[in-house]
This record gives sequence, C-alpha cells and structure tokens, in this order.
Amino acid sequence: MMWNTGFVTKRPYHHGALDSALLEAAMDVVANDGMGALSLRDLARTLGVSPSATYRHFPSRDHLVAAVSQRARERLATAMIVARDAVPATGTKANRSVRRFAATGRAYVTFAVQTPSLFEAAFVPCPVTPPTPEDPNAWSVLVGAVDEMVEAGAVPVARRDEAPLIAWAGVHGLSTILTASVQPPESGLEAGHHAAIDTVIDGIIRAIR
Amino acid sequence: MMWNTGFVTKRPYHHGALDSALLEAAMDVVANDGMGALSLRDLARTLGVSPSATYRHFPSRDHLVAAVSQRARERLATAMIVARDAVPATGTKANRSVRRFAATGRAYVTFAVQTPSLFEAAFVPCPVTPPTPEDPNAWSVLVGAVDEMVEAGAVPVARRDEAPLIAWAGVHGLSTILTASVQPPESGLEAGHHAAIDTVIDGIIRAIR
DNA sequence: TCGGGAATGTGAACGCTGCTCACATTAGCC
DNA sequence: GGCTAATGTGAGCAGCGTTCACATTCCCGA
Repeated sequence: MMWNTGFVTKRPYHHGALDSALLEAAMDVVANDGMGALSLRDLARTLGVSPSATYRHFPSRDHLVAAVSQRARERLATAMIVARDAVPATGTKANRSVRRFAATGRAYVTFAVQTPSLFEAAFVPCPVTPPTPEDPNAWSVLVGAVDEMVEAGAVPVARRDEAPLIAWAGVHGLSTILTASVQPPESGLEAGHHAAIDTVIDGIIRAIR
Repeated sequence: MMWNTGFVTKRPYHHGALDSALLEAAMDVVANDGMGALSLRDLARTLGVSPSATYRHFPSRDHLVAAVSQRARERLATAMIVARDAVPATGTKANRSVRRFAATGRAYVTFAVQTPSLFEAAFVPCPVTPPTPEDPNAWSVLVGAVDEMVEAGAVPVARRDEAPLIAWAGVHGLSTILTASVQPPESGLEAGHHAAIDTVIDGIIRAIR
C-alpha cells in the first residue's frame, strides 16, 4: 500500500537506486567539505532514507570512503590524460614528448589545487578494498609519459626506471604543499601557483634529462 | 575529605601536571596509532581523570591536535638539523654543503618512514593555532641548507629562490608516497626505501645545480 | 497468475565521541 | 587564616557508526 492518502506524493518504500545515489551524494559532500565531513547518517538524511538503509549497500563507512577514493583516483588520471592529449602535435618528437609529459604533471598539480578535497580523497588510506593496479591511476599515466620521452630520445634510457619516481615525488609533493594549509613561510608562492608549478616541473625535467 | 578509609592511597583531587601529561599521552597515542585514534575521553581515562578535566587545559580536541602537530614539526626539524650537523667536515666547501643538504633531505624522508604517524601529524591542518614561522620548521632548515650551497658555489645564485621549493616538493612528495599505503605499483621500491631516497635526492641536486 | 524467497528499507537500540554546565575541591596569595 | 582563582567532578546533551528484529516490496519460477 503506497497510494497517496492526501495531496502529497509519498516516496516509494524502495529508493530504487540508493546504491549510486549514496556514492553521488558522498562525492558531493567530499568535494565540498572534505573527507572528514562524510557521515552515513547525514547522507541518509539528505536522501530521505533511514540510517540503517545505507548498510544494505556499503557494509561500513570505510567501504564508502574507499569507493569515493577510487572515483577520485579515476578523475585524477582522466584529467592527466585529457591534458596530455590536448598538447598540439608540433615540433620534434622529442620536444613533443616533453610537452606531453609536462602537461600530465601540470594536470596533476592543477587537479590538486582546484579540487583539493578530491585530491585528498584520492590518496586516503583504504585498508578495506585497497586500490588495484588495473583501474586507471596517476602512476601509470606518469610512467607512460616518461616512456614516451625515453622512446623519443628526450630522456636517457638509463633513467627510465628512476624517472617516474622522481617525477611523481615532485608533482605529488608540490600538490600536497599547495593543498595543505601549511604553506612555506615567505616563499615565492604569493605570485601564484602557476609559477610554482612551472618551477617544479622544469626542475623535474632537468633532473631526469 | 580525602583521607584514606582503608589501605589504598587515593589520588589527590588535583593531578598536578595534567597539562603536560595530556600532551605526552597524546604524543604516545598519535605515534602508535595515528592522529585518528586521538580521543579526549580515552586520554582522560588513561590518566585517571574525568573527561571534562581535559577542557581546563585544551579548549577543544583541535587545540590538542594543534599542540601535537607543533611538537611533531619540532621533532622533524630537529632530526634534520642533527643529521646535517653529523656530516663530517671533509672535502671542498662546495662538496660539503651538498652533503649537508643531502643529509637534511634524507633525514626528512627517514623521519617520515620511521615515524609515519608523527609525520602525518606534523602536516595535519590546524585551523586553530596555525603554525608560526618562528618556531623550528623543516622549511627554514631546507632554505638554510640551500643557502649554504649557494654561498659555497655549489648552486647558481639564479636558483636560490626556486631551489628550496623544488627540494621540498621532492622530499615531501617522496615521504608522502613512501608513507601512504598507495604505493606505486610495480616500481623499483621493493629494493628498499634507501634506493628511492637516493634516487630522489640525487634528482633534486641535478635539478637545482 | 500467483506465491514465496531475496532484496531492500525501517525504527529502536548500544556504545562511543566531543562538549557544556553546575558544583566540589584545592592551591596560592593578601 | 580566609578569599579568590584554578582545577577536577558528574551528569547530561547531541551526534556518530553499527546492529538487529521486523516491515515492505521486487522478481522469478511454478
């Protein structure tokens, strides 16, 4: 019996797509207010559902966190790929491979600066449901960009193995620094993030060349 | 009325040094189980004191977190200074300045790997009681090490401003990577952390030279 | 078409947390 | 010695994650 007793249309007993609705709402909350603001009860309230209903779809809060983290990692990798493929195919092959690499690195840091909460979510420890190497991740995109440079002769073969680590450390460190409230006191960052990004990416390229 | 009614010696009504005892206990909890395990009630319980007593010394949990974070930042900076000053005074001035710089960077990452929870605590956002540039911090130690290199002619003056940012991004990024559970899949890290640290620090030196 | 099991949602409860407030106790100072 | 400020207590509030018995509905097979 779910027919209206008055003018108000009652919600059906079953939500229908609570599963994805929970994840969507969770993504919104995290993107806006950070991972710490994620609350199952609050989500249930927003979706007009009882708190215990959420447990039919996520066995615990940590599982929801893991799902949000995976989506965040996907978005980061996608942003890097999009930026890399937007680089015009001009100049020498070596030059182009370097520009494509720089674009992926820039996209990494830009993602962190523009959506810091999602960046945080992407690297939050998920003891349950740990990330698998199969699904899209920033590391593989970075390795691919480095391989391109090696193939194009822009990076010596001897550095093929260590270059991705250096690159990742650089962009990830800069991202964390720019994202965190703990800013370097009296550094040159007031001039904006773009200068910092260029500085670090140029440094990375010098380091692996 | 606090005289014994039996053989057991009762604790005095006032703890005496609850202030520092709370901070000490908090440091222990954080170092062992991470920042998320910090609970005022739990602390009060272990110190044999009522939960509300803690609020006489820290107006909120966030203030305790900020205090722990500051101590962690102090320890990190101290570890870097100790490592730098342990470098033997051999070789040319330029060479020595580079070795001292490398030692500070190595100490940074080593601190993160050996005491990951304290490293995490050091960079946790503290909206209340934000870190001041006056008290010891890793950034200033790093800037000092770079300045030494510039003065010794090991780093061009033109890079004086950008070198600390590149260095910090590198060591901080590597620290975060090695600390986080999200490890680079199939990277060369299995050979141990030392190789990764050397790789990144050598890269940093190439980048700023 | 109907009936029954599986899937999904509900409401009340438990124990934990941070935090507040009125009150008790004590330390230190005039 | 007595008064004030500092410090500790206990009860209580609201919110959280989680569980459990129960209600409702979907869907598939007879």
